[in-house]
Amino acid sequence: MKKDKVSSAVIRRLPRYYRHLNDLYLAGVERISSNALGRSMGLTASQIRQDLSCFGEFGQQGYGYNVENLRGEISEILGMKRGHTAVVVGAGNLGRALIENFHFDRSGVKLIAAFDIAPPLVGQEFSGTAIHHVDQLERYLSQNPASIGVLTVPRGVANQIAGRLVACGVKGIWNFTNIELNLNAPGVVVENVHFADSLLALNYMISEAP
Amino acid sequence: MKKDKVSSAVIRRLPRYYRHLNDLYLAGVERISSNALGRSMGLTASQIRQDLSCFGEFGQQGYGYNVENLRGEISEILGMKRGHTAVVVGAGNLGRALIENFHFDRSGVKLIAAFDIAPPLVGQEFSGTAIHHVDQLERYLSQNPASIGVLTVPRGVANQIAGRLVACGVKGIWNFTNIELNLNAPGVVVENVHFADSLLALNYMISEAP
DNA sequence: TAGATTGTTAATCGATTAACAATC
DNA sequence: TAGATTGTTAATCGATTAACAATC
Repeated sequence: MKKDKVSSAVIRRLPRYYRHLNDLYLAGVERISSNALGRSMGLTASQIRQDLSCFGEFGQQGYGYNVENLRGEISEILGMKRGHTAVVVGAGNLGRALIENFHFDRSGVKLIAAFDIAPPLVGQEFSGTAIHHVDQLERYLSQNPASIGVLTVPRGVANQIAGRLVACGVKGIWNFTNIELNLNAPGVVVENVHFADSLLALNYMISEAP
Repeated sequence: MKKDKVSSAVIRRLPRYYRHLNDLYLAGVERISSNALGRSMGLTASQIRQDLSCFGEFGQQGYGYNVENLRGEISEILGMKRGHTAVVVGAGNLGRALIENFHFDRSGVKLIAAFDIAPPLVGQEFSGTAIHHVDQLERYLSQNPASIGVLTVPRGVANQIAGRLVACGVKGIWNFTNIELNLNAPGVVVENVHFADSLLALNYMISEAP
């Protein structure tokens, strides 16, 4: 039975389901039971069925799940087919790494442009993505709306740029700056990628034993 | 009362505590109550006291916590003072972005070297970190042990390099490749930074409303 | 049909919140 | 001393696991 409010624990597992189902699909697997999927992902079959039941009924008794079909359903749930678009602001090393190496399209997102202030970068193209001057942000986005702003700027200007992105109508900010954004824009979602937090957690885990 | 096994929910909050306490310290704040800290972090005072009680007693009735002292205690807990060292394997855009822009030292980790196979990179130095040829990995690490291997290589060689790092005695792998590593090395911890999973979660959140 | 496996309801487990005696 | 705030115990809430009737 579909749920209204899905817990964040479930949401965080959805991309993993998608990834595993995609791998299975690419490996030519046609169907899989919650039991087998759970074994390969390190989850209980119960949890998988419980998770999926938040969104609908995708399986068949006695058969399991059709891999291609379930992958499709989850990609729908994740909004991969909604034509979301993104702009990268800050084309330094990290921004550039994302532009050149990260496959936005594999997450159903189209990277439409990037912005920076550094003169040597502006006007260039990285892997087919043009770098505009940040001054052009508002003008560009008014013509080419983006749903996601990827924030890879220095921390000093992070909040300012985030505010401008929100004013331009982005629905989500993918925040790679190591600060907690102060947005107060209801309805705009911030997804943080806090490298330092991640490294510190790893630090903790390898330090536990004496 | 100290706890033996600390839940991962608590561990994931520790870096945030550290970050906030550091900000408070830099802002000159001397003491803070669980109530005030909770308000500023969006947590309940109860949760903060419960979390901290896993590790010891750091406060004082009627007073609260000394900011500098608590920051120090948490940095101890997180293993920031254990002299952990790291090597980066893969000095492409992402690896380079980490080498040049990420402050390992602020997490108590010393970046001692980087490795790549590309001839133009090998021999160079990025922000004081020398790039060696991957062939030198074993030799270098036998002389200069590292506790953490930062994995920023193409996914095709990820498992192979991870295996070599483990064989060289690293205790943790900070995995930026978008695959689930297959290590089977008990005691070695993998911390994943899955960009795609993060973006998909954001995708979901901005797609919810129609 | 018999076996397998679903979706869902109930039971359990763990994490968060509330309450409060202890005490600075 | 009176007020504030801790650490901890108890209560609540939510998430995971187990069980099972339904059914392909």
